[in-house]
Amino acid sequence: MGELKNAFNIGCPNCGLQKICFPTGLMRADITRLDSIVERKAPLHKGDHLYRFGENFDSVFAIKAGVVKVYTLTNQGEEQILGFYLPGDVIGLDALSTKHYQCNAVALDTTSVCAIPFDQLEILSMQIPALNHQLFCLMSKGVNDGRVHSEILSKRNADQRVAHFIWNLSQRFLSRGYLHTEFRFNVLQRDVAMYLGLTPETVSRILARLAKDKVVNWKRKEIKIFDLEGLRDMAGEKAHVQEMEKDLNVKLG
Amino acid sequence: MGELKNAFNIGCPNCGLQKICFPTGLMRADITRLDSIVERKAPLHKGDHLYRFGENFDSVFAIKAGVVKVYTLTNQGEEQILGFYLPGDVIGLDALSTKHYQCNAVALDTTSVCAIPFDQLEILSMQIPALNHQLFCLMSKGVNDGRVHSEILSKRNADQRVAHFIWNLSQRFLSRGYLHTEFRFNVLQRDVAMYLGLTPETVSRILARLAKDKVVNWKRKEIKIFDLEGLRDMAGEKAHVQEMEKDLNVKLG
DNA sequence: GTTAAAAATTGATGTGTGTCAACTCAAATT
DNA sequence: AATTTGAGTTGACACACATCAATTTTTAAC
Repeated sequence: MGELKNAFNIGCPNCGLQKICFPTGLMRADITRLDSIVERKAPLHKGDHLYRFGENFDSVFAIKAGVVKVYTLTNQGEEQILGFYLPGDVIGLDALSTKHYQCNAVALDTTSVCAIPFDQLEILSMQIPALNHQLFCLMSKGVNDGRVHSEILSKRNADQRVAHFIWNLSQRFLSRGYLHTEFRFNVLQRDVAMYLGLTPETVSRILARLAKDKVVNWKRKEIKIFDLEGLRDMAGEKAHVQEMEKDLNVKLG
Repeated sequence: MGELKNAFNIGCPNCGLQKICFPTGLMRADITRLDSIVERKAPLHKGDHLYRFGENFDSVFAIKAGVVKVYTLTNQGEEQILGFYLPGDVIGLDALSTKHYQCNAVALDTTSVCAIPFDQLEILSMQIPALNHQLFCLMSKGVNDGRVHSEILSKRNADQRVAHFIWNLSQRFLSRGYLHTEFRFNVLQRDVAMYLGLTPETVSRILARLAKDKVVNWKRKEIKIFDLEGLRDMAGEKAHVQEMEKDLNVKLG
C-alpha cells in the first residue's frame, strides 16, 4: 500500500509513548500483537473531530501528538468541557457502556492519533491478562480524574481553580518527560474558563495577577512557570494530608 | 459453619438485584461461578465504613440494601461527597489503578453488601467474556456519572441542582423497579448540600419553596414527588436535545 | 420520658464572581 | 499592507449564594 514513512507512522514497538499508553506488564510480543490492530491515522488539523456525540462507538484513541478537547453540549447549547488530552492519553473509553460516544472530541492543534478498534481490543485483552488489567486501570483513572474535577468545581474558588489547572498541566508534562516549567499549550483561555466553571473575564484577571506576582506567565500559546511551589500552594493542593488522616483513623480505631 | 439463613444470605442466582449488578449476557452457569467467589457480609450499621482512603484494595462491593455515601476529605478537612449509592450499585472499582481505595465509603443506614475479591473477579472475568465486558461497562458508567456531576456543578444554579438531584434519584428508584414518586431516603440534607456544592441553608430554602409549590415534599427521611414533570423542567434536564444536534451535524456535513 | 446534641429552618447581611460594555491586540483573510 | 474577525483585557455594576446568627425541630442518649 506504500504507507507513509514519517513520525506519524511509527509502530507501537518503537513508539516513545508506549509506556504511557500501556505501561505495565506487557511483553514485547504482546506489544507487537497490539500494534497489529492499531490504525495509525493521518494527522488531524485544528478543528477536526475524532468523534461526535451519539456516533457509533468503534474505536478508542491514543493521542500521539497535539491536544484534544473533549466536551458535550448542554441543553442551552453551551459547551461543557470535560478535559484536555495530551500525548499518551487514551480517550473514548466512556462510550463503552452505551455503544455510542457520549462526548465530542476535537483537535485543538495539529494532532496525531492511533485508533484502536474496540471489538478487536476486547478480544485481544481476553488473551493478554496484562492488557486487560491495563484497560481496567485506564478506566479507573478516568473515574478518578472526573472526581478531582468535581472537587475543583465544588470546593475551590476561582484563584485555586486556575492555579490548580496550570499546576496539574505542568505535572502532566513532567510525567511525560517534557519540560514542565515552560511549554506550548495551544488552548484558548476561553476554553479553560469553561472547563473550570468560570468566565473568560475572571480567568483573564487571575492570569494578570499571576503575571504581576511573577508566578506564571501565560501569553499567546506559551506558558512559563516561575514559581511552581507558589502555584501549588495557591491551588490548595493536598500534599499528603490524607495520609495523615489515615494514620489518625488507625489511632482512633 | 452454620451460616445465617436470611435476606442477607441469598446467593446471586436467587438475588433480585442480579440483573442490576451484572445484567447482560451472563448465563446461569456464569452466575453460579460468580456466586462462588462472592462474600456475603453481615449487615452494616449506620456509620460503619466499607473501606477508607488509602487502605489496600481487595474487593469491590455490590450494594444489596441501604445507602452508601462515598467521599474524600479535602485538605481543609471538609468532606467532598462524590455520590450516594443504592441497591444494585457496585462501588470500589476506582481503586483499581492504584491498588488503594481512593475514597471513603460509609453506610448511612442499615446496609447489606456483597464483597467480591477483585483478584478472583479478574481471573473469572478472563474466562467469561460477558463478565469482563460488564466490568468495562460498569467503569464506563462511572466515568459518565462523574461527568454528569461535573456538569451540574459547573453549569447549573442552586435550584437546578436540587431539582436535578431529586429527579435523578427518582429515576434511579424507577430503574430498580421501586416506587419512584414516594420513597425513603435516609441521607442528611447537609450531605446532599455538600454533594451539590451548596450550603445546607440554600438547600433548605429551595426545599421549602418546592414544598410550597407542591412539587416535592422532603420531610424527615421521606421524599414525596407530586410533579415529576415540573421537577425535570426545573432541573434543566436535556430531554433529547443532543439527538437533535446530532441530526443537525449530519445536515451541516 | 427527659435531656442533650445535632440537624434543619429562617432572616439579615456580605462578597466573589458573573454580566455588560468598551477597548486593545493578535490572527486570519483578502 | 489593509481589513476583518475573534480573543483577551479592563472597569463598573449586579446578584446568587455564602456567611453569620438566632430559633425550632428532630434524633440520640440516658
